[in-house]
Amino acid sequence: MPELPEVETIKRGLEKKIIGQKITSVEILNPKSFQGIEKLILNTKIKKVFRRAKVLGIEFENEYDLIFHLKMSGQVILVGDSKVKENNSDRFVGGHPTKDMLGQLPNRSTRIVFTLSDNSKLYFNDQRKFGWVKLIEKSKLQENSLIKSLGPEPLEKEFTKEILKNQLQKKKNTAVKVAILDQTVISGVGNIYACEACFLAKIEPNRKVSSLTDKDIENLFYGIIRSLEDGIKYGGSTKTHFVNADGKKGLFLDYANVYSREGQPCKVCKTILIKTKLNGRGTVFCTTCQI
DNA sequence: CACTTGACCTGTCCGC
DNA sequence: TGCGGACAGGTCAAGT
Repeated sequence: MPELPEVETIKRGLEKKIIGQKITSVEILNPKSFQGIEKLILNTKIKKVFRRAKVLGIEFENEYDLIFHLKMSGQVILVGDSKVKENNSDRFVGGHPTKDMLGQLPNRSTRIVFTLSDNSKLYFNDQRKFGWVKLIEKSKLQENSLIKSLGPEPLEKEFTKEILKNQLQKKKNTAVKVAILDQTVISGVGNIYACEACFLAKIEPNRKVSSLTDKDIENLFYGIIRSLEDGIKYGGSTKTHFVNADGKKGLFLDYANVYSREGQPCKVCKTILIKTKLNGRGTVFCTTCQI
């Protein structure tokens, strides 16, 4: 699932409710989803919630951080005390577990359950089990192999079109869409927003980076920022799994120009949008607007 | 070295 | 209705 806007949406939802609280217990339902020694953060105050690229982090008042990667199907959902009791009372119907549905937690994709000091529960769900939660020392965060190799954050003020141009120098022979998906070039852009950014920049996703003019790079710069900001504005993209910290779906795909709109007319020129594969990833674009 | 293809998993949807 | 194959917001490792 989650790209930068989805993780940012979860981060904003979580920080309103969990800062200052403590985790009183951790229930690990799928051992592969958790790495580290969970006891190290029990009963320690949560100081802040942060995001780096697609990684969500919870910082504690001691020397540890809990970091989450949601990969394709991860969810982080906070459920308040009263709702927890309600769910537990009708969790089973006729002796069989009810099928996955929002509000029914834990469910069959729940991998970890954190209980907080106000008795709310934080659920880490992950149907495909690609995601993970790691407990690490704060001082080791920057050395984490994923974090260490990340390129600049596109929504930070420091990110400029000159920086984008420099980053793209490393990938001259690569297709534009593949380059902006590369987390060492820019961090946080995933398949949905890469398609959208190419559309906004009017660049055919398969074009080689070396063919881009300065004007193209400027358009790409604004396309990336605009698509990510719109993603956040609409609470993220829900294709199938994504929900925010309150379990609600994101609405961005209702406003997307190309992603998941193959076979439908381009919103600008009415040409039927085409879907292809680039590096194994579904890629939708307009053959008229994007050249 | 740079780029592409599998693997990691589970679930759903589509065609035969 | 059943079965096989393709596909899904990401990242690694291995292969070419």
